[in-house]
Amino acid sequence: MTTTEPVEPRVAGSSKSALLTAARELFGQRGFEGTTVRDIGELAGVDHALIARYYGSKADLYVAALVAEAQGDQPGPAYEGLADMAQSLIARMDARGVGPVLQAIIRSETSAPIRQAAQAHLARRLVEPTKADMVDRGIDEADLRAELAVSALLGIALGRALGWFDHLRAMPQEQLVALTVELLGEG
Amino acid sequence: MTTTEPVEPRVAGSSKSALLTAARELFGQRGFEGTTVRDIGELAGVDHALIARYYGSKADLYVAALVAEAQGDQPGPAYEGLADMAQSLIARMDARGVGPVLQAIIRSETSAPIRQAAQAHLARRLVEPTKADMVDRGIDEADLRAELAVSALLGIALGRALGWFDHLRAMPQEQLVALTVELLGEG
DNA sequence: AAGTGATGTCACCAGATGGTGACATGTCGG
DNA sequence: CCGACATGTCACCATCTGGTGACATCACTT
Repeated sequence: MTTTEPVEPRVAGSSKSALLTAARELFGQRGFEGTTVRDIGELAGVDHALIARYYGSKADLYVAALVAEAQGDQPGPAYEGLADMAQSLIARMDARGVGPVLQAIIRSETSAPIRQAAQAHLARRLVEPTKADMVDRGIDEADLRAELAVSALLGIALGRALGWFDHLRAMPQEQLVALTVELLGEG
Repeated sequence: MTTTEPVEPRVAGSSKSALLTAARELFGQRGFEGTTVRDIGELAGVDHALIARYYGSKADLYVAALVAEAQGDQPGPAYEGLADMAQSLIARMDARGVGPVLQAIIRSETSAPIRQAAQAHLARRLVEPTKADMVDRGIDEADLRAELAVSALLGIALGRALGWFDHLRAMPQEQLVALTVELLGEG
């Protein structure tokens, strides 16, 4: 008797969404170039050829992952001050890693449209609220200072997620948030 | 008559150093995976096969580029406070781009030994002086705060070099340094 | 039950990539 | 001059990668 593989029932869209989930994870961990379509297919338990069928190309799948990531943010439309933003960002990266959005702005090989989409996302989600908050508090040159503060925050979050320094990586989340808020100005 | 290529005189070590120079530039701009040995060879005006001969492999050439970059810092053994550090770092990245060291810590695909070497370099060159400065000024938990401040500074520098935000990229160097020092605490 | 469209599997391709080795050519000491 | 070694050139290889298309198999409507 031949050992027959158990036949997976075919559910509409399940492979497509499995691919998207796997793509978000792998692109978020390894970036675009560092991830192969075969890796994604394997993690999703699906043949890599389906990526072309469902998403057109690897690049299109990355865009889809980017959009999915951005939409996941929608519920909480804005952060309440720097502390909240730092808390959310760090908690999220502790849980899910760097993510496709930050990978896109970190890597120079990312194609221009993808990088621009990611940059626009960051500008809207992080810089805008920060700037608005600064304007409210009557701070001068809020444009520049907001971008600077967000960049600094991203540096801290990236440094932790990528393990740049020992203490930074090992620090408990609450302490990191507290020190970050203290460093970047009390929100 | 056949058009003969002008024959390049063969100078000992010239190709080897040309490869290293090209490698520092390209690795620093595009990272390890984003750079091919053929790119390096072309920029150096040299056959890519010589990389294997002189450096063993592409990875070994990256290490050599890392070492060369680190040694280039030696002259000025340490920075005088945060302002000096920020000034030097930003000026350097404005002139030469991200560089192999930061590329190594940004990319997850970088092999462990390379990343560790780059991290050690940063710890010694940036974190240590910052920490010492903080200790001198009687600041508590200098370990954590120094790593945090350096990460924030790297975020700002990376954000500028990689063009994350419009104002950040366009800002004159002096103003950026001034605002950075103001944000991260006066050195 | 049959047929049709969606879904999945598989072999394959073309290009790029890092690396290797044979061979050619220049350089320098004797 | 000439032989030995350094340096350079070239063709080639194995592997990986994204992508394509033919074909098989399942689900669902009629």
